[in-house]
Amino acid sequence: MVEMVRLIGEAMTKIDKSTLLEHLRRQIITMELAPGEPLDEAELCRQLKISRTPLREILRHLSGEGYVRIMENRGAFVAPMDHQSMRTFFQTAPMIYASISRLAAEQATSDDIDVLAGYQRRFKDALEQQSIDGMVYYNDRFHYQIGLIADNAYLQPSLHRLLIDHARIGMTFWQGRTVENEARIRQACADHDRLIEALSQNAADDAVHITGEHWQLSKDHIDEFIQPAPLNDFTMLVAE
Amino acid sequence: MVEMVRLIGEAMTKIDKSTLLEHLRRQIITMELAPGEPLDEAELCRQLKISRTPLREILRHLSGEGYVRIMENRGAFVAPMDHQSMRTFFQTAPMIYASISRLAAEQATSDDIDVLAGYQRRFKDALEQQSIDGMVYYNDRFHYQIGLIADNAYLQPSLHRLLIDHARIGMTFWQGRTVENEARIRQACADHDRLIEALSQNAADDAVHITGEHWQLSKDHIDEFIQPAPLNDFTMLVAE
DNA sequence: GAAATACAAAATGTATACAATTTATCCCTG
DNA sequence: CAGGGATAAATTGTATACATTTTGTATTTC
Repeated sequence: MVEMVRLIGEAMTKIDKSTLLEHLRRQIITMELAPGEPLDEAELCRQLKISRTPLREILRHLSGEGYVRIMENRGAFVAPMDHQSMRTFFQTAPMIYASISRLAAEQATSDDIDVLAGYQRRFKDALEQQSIDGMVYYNDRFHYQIGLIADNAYLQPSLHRLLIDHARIGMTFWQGRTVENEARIRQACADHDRLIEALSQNAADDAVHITGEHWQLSKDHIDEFIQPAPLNDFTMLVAE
Repeated sequence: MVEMVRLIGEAMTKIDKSTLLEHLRRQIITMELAPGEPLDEAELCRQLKISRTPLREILRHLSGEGYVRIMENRGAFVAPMDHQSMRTFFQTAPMIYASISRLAAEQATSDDIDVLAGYQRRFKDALEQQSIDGMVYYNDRFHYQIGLIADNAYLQPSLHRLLIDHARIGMTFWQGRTVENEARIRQACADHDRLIEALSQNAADDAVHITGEHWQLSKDHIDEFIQPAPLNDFTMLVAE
């Protein structure tokens, strides 16, 4: 991240358009750019050192991918996160994740696995350095890559939109510094290794199963964080 | 369609951008613009009577929706239909269609049903007039509207991509002039009526079931058309 | 005559000026 | 001083000129 900010912030000649796209995607999923935040064309032009025409095309591209929302005559905003989308997120994610994992397991080649393992390595690096930003980003890339391996053009757009909001909803997953949370993060990391193993052996059922556990780990954390646990004195009244 | 072509082809003042988008979407799903066909910017500018800047934004918008593919420095093309996408289409469509129908049934309000019934009416008009173009278009709008009713931002992009290719793969469904095919089309139309009824009563299981039958009707036709039936003298050897 | 290179034409990408729309400010009215 | 409306500022949308890249063609070379 740091190196990219530097690249973009300082005097550099000709930054590729796909690099700028990736830069903005990363800022959005890590919430460096907050949900709903307006994206001023003039300001972004200065920051990215491009003129308005290509910037507007970039924003429209991101809009097509679900990172950004554009309103006619009112400009672009970071895709918002409302209550409705939270509800449908939990409804949809398990099904799509499971389908993608199954397809990925059926399709995976050793080259695919190499790329995936590369993201997992960078994820572990970020974990080591306690870089929350890096963990969020490479965790996203890891799961995005599984989508690419699945090679299903119809499911990918849904997966991509889920991953955008999963990164943002689950932001606190990586931030918590409690012992309990540390253990959860290590578990998530171990899940990735198990998933790589299952995919490399084309073990579809295993991959789906691991994905289910991985989802549950994430969901438990989010549930806990979003809906605080009921009061203790009340729960204790409930019979075991 | 005719009226829109006229609107766009002749001297008219200020056509709304969303109208142009819809015009191009319709041309693509009805294969008036063939899969893979290059979309020349200069020519489209003349036809739509806008300059290159807004045209390019329209093309990028359509790219985000999956109607168009854009290659850097090589321009825009109508989204191609390759063998790989056909395979994954049959893999994916039943699941997404069923999920969307269930959600739509759970969510549908009477206003939603009114809009849906409006598309079905126009679909029947097109059927009456034997307008293949109209049938393809309003059938697409009908199913698209069910997606809107389902109100799930994560599933919609997948549904939309499926509908683009379903319209194109199934183009022959509406064209065939055999008695057998006439019956199939009437069946599809009747399915729509049953689906409207189920949705209006929030009968989720019914909606899913009808959707399954509707899909099978379409699939049978496509199977028949794409993979010609095996030779008779061979199938007759197979034991019942 | 086939392949390769150089040049010309055409198409796409970008910057900028101008138009239309939205948003903010100020003043007026009650 | 609150509300409304007119004007000014800011922002987004569009057209066009120019830069860059690709593609086609013709000439050269073997």
